[in-house]
Amino acid sequence: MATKAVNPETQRVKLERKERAILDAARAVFVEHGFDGARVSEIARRAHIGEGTIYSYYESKAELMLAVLQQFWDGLTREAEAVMASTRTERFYDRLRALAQYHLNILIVNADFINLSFALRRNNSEVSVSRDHLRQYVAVFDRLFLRGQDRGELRRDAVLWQARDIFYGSLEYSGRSIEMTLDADHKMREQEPVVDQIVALFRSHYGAVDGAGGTDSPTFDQLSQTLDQLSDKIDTLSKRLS
Amino acid sequence: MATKAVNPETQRVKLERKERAILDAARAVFVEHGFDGARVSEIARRAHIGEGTIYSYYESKAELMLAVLQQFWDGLTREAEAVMASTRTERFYDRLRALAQYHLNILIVNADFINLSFALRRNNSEVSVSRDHLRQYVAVFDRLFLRGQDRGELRRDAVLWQARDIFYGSLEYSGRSIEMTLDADHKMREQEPVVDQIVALFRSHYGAVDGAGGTDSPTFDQLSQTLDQLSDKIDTLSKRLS
DNA sequence: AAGGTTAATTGAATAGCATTCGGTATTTTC
DNA sequence: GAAAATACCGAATGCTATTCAATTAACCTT
Repeated sequence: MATKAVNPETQRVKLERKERAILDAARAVFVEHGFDGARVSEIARRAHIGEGTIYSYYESKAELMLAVLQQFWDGLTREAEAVMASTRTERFYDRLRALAQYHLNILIVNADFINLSFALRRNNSEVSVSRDHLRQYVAVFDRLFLRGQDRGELRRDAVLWQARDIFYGSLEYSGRSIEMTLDADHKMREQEPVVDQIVALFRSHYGAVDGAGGTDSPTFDQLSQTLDQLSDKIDTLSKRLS
Repeated sequence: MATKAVNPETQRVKLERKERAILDAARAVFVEHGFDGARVSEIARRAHIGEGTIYSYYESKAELMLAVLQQFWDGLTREAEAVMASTRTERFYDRLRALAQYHLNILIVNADFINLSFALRRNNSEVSVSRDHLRQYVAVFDRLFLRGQDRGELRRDAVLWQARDIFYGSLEYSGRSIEMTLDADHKMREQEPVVDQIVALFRSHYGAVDGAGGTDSPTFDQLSQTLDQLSDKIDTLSKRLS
């Protein structure tokens, strides 16, 4: 009687709790030892579960890690959006700074997870899931950027995906550099100049030119720039010919 | 008599040849299957050598791959330097473009190796070697940048390591994007805008401001000089076309 | 150049691991 | 309440990197 209606509920809850236990144990072990270093037996032990049981929840060790990573990236996306929402001003550069600060900090604090994400890419062909989640995460930047263009704070002719590559690429590389170079104590200090730098870069490279219209004779700087660009074009031309 | 003097020579040569055979086989197998997918037995087979013999040349599979990677990065550094040396003009931006073009192409064509380099980082603690070789490689950029500052083409207050992070970071991220998004046929085409972008970025963000202060004297001379060079280039081009 | 010494080579044996599988316990269904 | 279905287990499997005892080649001395 009650069994029919109630047990399925408790059972589902039980399964979910068990799945969470596996996921939690897996996260801990993967972070601690990396993908190859992690023993499935240890995950099972920490989750208070038989070794074989894991395989009734996940196809393989790789898929288990994929699940762990999904959780991680989803969390990041949610947090990044929260950071955007809670930024005081609506100015593009303020929000960009907040996002850069957040992202760089994540890169350093959760370097393990970032590395793990890339580690899976080599070993396994089922990249798609991980790729989608990364896409979701960078979409936060995309929205910010498009909004900046709408508000007239960014040049209209700026290309979104190029800006995205520069933003995340620079931060990622910087994060690695910081991590490699400095000891744990100094990590926090060195983040600031990097963030300043990237914001300044966006200002100078993508910032809308306020003095719109054919104002001050653009002659010298602009002429020389035009010349350089011309020269570049000719170079590529001649290279193509040879 | 001859044995004493000649045999040691032939022996050393023999060992070197064998080591190279192992290295070549290893490179092929690692690129083909990745680190974890590569079978030591297959490497041994392809090198026409017993399985155990590998371990008298290299401590472990990981160290063998490290050796392969060293070779790879050394080659890259040499090539990058050659590219710098063979660039027609001495202008900073021309060389930067050449280096960016070269690096981005490498990132895409040899994505396997790039990935392998990072793969080792997780599995093994002996990161140091790989790190040093990467450092050597990016030093090519460092020299170029400092020279650009000396020549007055870059702002004096530009920070080297920040510029380096932006350069390599953006390119790396772009490389990954290109690789993920496009099929093999289109890879070459999409490189151009990325390179253009990064050069333009350096120009606008790090470029020395000529017109600043009372020194507008370089502008006129330099401009006319650039014009002359341009005219020369166009001449050679048109000659080649006819 | 013969014999003794050292170094190089080998592939079968070892040990460690992810994954599978036959059987057992638990839940669901009727 | 029993039969059917489902979840669970951990020992057995199969696949690897690595080691090692035995074998072969190189080298040196006289």
